[in-house]
Amino acid sequence: MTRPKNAEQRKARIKKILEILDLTYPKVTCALHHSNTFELLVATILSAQCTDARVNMVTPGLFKKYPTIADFACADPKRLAQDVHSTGFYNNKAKSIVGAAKRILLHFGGEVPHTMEELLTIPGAARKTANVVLGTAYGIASGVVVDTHVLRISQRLAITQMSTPERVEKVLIKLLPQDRWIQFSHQMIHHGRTFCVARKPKCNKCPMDDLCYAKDKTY
DNA sequence: CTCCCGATAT
DNA sequence: ATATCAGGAG
Repeated sequence: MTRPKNAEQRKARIKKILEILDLTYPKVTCALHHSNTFELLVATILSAQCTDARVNMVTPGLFKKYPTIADFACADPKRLAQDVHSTGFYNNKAKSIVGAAKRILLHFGGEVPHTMEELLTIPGAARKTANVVLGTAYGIASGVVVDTHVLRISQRLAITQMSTPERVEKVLIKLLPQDRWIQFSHQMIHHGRTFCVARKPKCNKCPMDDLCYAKDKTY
C-alpha cells in the first residue's frame, strides 16, 4: 500500500473509506449514555483519557445523584471528585463540571450553548468536546471529532501524517463533505474501539485492510 | 511543555 | 511493568 501523493489520490482514498465505513457501521452514534445535552457534556468531559465503558459505569449513579444542572453547580468539588473517581483525573474533572454547570446557568440561561465559540468558554470543553456536543446533541457539524482513535486511524490509513488533533481535523474537514463529519467521527471512534485498537489491531478482521498503510505493522 | 490519574489489556 | 483509554488547563 503506497501513501497517497496528491489531493486527487487523497480524495479517492477517502471516498472508499467512507463507503466501507457506511457499509460496516451504518447506524453508529455516540456511545456515551445520556438523556439530555448537559449529561452528554458531563459524560464527554469525563471521557478524557478514559474508556467510554468506564464512563458509562459511572454516569447512571452520577445523574441520579445530581439530577439537574443546578445540582452540579452547587456540588462540592471534593465530593463530586469522589463520585467520578474511577474515571481518573477526578479533581480536574469535578472542578470542570461544577464550573461548566455554573457558567451554563449564569451566562447561558441554563441551556448548553449551540456554538463552538460559546462552548469553548466552558470549563473542561475544548474543540473535541464541543464537536461531540454540537454534532450529537444539536446535529450541528461544527467540525470533525479528533480524539485519540480518529488521530491513530487517520495516520494508519495514511489519510494524513499530521500529529496534532488540530492539524488532523483541518485535513479531515477539507477532505470530507460537511454532511458526513459527524457520522464519520462516530464511525471512526467505533472502529477504533473494536478493530483498529492501539496495541494489537485486528487487521485480519478489518474491513479496510486493503486500504491500510499500516496493515500488520505495530506502531 | 507538564500535570492531572484510575482501570484495564498486554 | 507498561501502554493506553471518546483531553484539557496552566
